Amino acid sequence: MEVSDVPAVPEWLPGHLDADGVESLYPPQAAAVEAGVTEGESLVASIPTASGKTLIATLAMLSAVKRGGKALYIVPLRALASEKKAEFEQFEQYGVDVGVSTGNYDSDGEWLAKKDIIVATSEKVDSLVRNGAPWLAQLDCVVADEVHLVDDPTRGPTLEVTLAKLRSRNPGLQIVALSATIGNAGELADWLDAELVDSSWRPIDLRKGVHFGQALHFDDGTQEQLSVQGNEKPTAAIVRDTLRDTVEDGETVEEGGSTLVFVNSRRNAEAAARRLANVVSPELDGDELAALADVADEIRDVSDTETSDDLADAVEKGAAFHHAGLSPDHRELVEAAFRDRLVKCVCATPTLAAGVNTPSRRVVVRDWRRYSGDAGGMQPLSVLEVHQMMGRAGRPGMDPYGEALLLASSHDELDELFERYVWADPDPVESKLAAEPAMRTHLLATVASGFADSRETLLSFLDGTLYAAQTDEQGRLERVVDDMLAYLERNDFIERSRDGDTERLTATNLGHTVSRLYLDPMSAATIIDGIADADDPSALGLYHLVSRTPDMYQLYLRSGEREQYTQVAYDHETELLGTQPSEFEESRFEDWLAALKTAKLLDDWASETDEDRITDRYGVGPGDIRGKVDTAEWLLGAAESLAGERGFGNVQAIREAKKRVQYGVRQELIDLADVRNVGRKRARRLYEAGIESRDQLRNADKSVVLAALRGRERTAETVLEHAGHPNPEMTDVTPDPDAEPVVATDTSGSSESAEENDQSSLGDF
DNA sequence: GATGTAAATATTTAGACAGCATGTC
DNA sequence: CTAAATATTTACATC
Repeated sequence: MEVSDVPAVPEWLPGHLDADGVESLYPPQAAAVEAGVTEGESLVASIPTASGKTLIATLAMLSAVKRGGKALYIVPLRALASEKKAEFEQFEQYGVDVGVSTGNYDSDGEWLAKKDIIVATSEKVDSLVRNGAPWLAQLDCVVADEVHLVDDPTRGPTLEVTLAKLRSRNPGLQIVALSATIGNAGELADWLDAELVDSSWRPIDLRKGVHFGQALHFDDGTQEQLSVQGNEKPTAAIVRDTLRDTVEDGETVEEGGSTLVFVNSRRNAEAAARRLANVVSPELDGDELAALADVADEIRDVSDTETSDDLADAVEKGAAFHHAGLSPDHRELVEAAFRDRLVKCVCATPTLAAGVNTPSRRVVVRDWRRYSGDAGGMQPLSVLEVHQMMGRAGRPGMDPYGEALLLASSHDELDELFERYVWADPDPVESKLAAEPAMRTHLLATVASGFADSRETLLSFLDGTLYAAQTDEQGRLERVVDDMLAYLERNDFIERSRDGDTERLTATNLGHTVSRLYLDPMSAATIIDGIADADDPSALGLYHLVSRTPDMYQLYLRSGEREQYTQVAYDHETELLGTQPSEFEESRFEDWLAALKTAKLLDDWASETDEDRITDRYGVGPGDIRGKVDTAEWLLGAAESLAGERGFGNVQAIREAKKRVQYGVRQELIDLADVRNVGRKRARRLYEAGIESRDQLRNADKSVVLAALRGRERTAETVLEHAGHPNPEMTDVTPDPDAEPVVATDTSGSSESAEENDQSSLGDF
């Protein structure tokens, strides 16, 4: 089908796509159009990665916009939200407005109401529904990207409930659900009353195979010999093989390409990158090495940690690792260098399989089992997960085909891998809505936002979910609902009242607050219990409290740390809030200690401890600090609201603890750090120079400020301007030598990087 | 006694959404 | 109820 034959899309679209080199539709796209996506028909598209899902969504959304409507694009990751926004902004020249809404990057409220296309995470949409964003009523088309995630035990129910709510509020709504290839796409289509496009068609061929011995065995029955040097590992041999040009009759028929290696732990990723760097580097030319050295320098500038150094060392040699312990800057640098074909080999944990688009000539799924605490050992990855990783092979328009390989160490394993992953039918997707944590959260939200006002209406609302469509065990749902309603009532989140014959459910004020704050009710109960009797809680106590909440993911206690933190608990006994579980309650006590470890990390951060000391002390990456700090900030904000709601007298203490994590400063710097452009480092220097508050900064001697900020005029000017100084101008001001910072931190480095390190990398968001 | 290497033993283990109020060089 | 790769320590040989 030609683009010009697609009905109901804007007139300018065929021309625009033509200029992009798109003339005709891929078969699944054509099928979607025939099913009526551009005419408001709902659709479930279960098709492989990179087979043109985005265009299907685009056609649907633009046709809705053309009819004067509004479209919402739901993504699972914040990183994807910005990627999609950038992609849709190409249509702004035709008057299509695009907006984004996620937790940290928000263009909220009124402003979104004017946009034609809005990109948001599923949690954000859920939150908007709860808080009754008026523009939701104007939606005509909702795209749900990566719908197979309804299978996810923690985040799946949110997507499921959100879709159900949007549909029940707006019956004519068009839903376009995009999914990886799954086993039960038909079931999803039935649930959403949608047409179905279920196809395994791909624009570029994907050859799946298994490596065994010295050969690659492919799914088309062919084999390829691999030249192995010495006793090198299979992954090394594959990476080198991928890198070399394929030469036939003295002519290069195919240029060398890059490899993406998936492993099962961060440490493995780093170790593999270190080893493979030595395989890649001999194959690089001078230009490439120079460009890589530049990237390595940028990486070192991001933060002064071991992770940063190790990553830069690998990148210098053309390899890299990628996992969630990296700071967002690190991740982006690695992704960009890999896309630019500068870095030839990236060793990654699953972050890269689900995240932004980073295709590669070859993909190696090195580890197909992963440790799982509750399963008590190594568990095989799901078919879907492995397929998602494999799907990263082959760059559209650049490679003739992609190759994805698993590694076998025995003949039996070779057979098993073919059986389990290469030939395997995709797994079906199953709703996890009946899990208790999901239920207590969504039941409260459903009652609080007025979707249901009784047990009956609640159950009938739940009837519109995928869970109801899938289960034949009717009693289970009712049982969980009753349990969770009892829990919510016990904790004063909902109330039951009699209205004639029927029992009515209403959310209490507290319940409304909890739902609005987007807290797990159990987190709210924990927090309230902890702060209720704490007149003057310490920062550490509050950090521990929010770290114990189910909304904070746990750090892991390493060997010897059990004793260490038991001692810490003893030392700070009086500060810790709530009741301490008995030491004999094995797992509860361990969780409590793990939360204490998290609390200490936050406390260190809020005591101006250096980033590299924290990463070292707690065995975490820079990205983990960011994550913890972020979550703590949110939960303390929630705690502040809850304390206000309950009329507790400790609101101020909570706010201060929040500001301290937020800025990473001690008590005395909060006021200074509140000034824009002043982070933990600058605030400390100003303080040392005798400027101890915002007021003092406003009226400060300019030469003192300039010296404290290490003679950087531009910085000093902006800082003074934001502090409200009457005349921030720095011309002819000379730094006061008495006010210069005494710390001998590297003045040797380039001024650029010194300046970047000056403001902590966690400062801006 | 310093150094190097192999073998035994110990340790560790993926990912990531959200409130609110305002605006980064 | 299930593992495996890497890190660390120890044992031992060599200079």
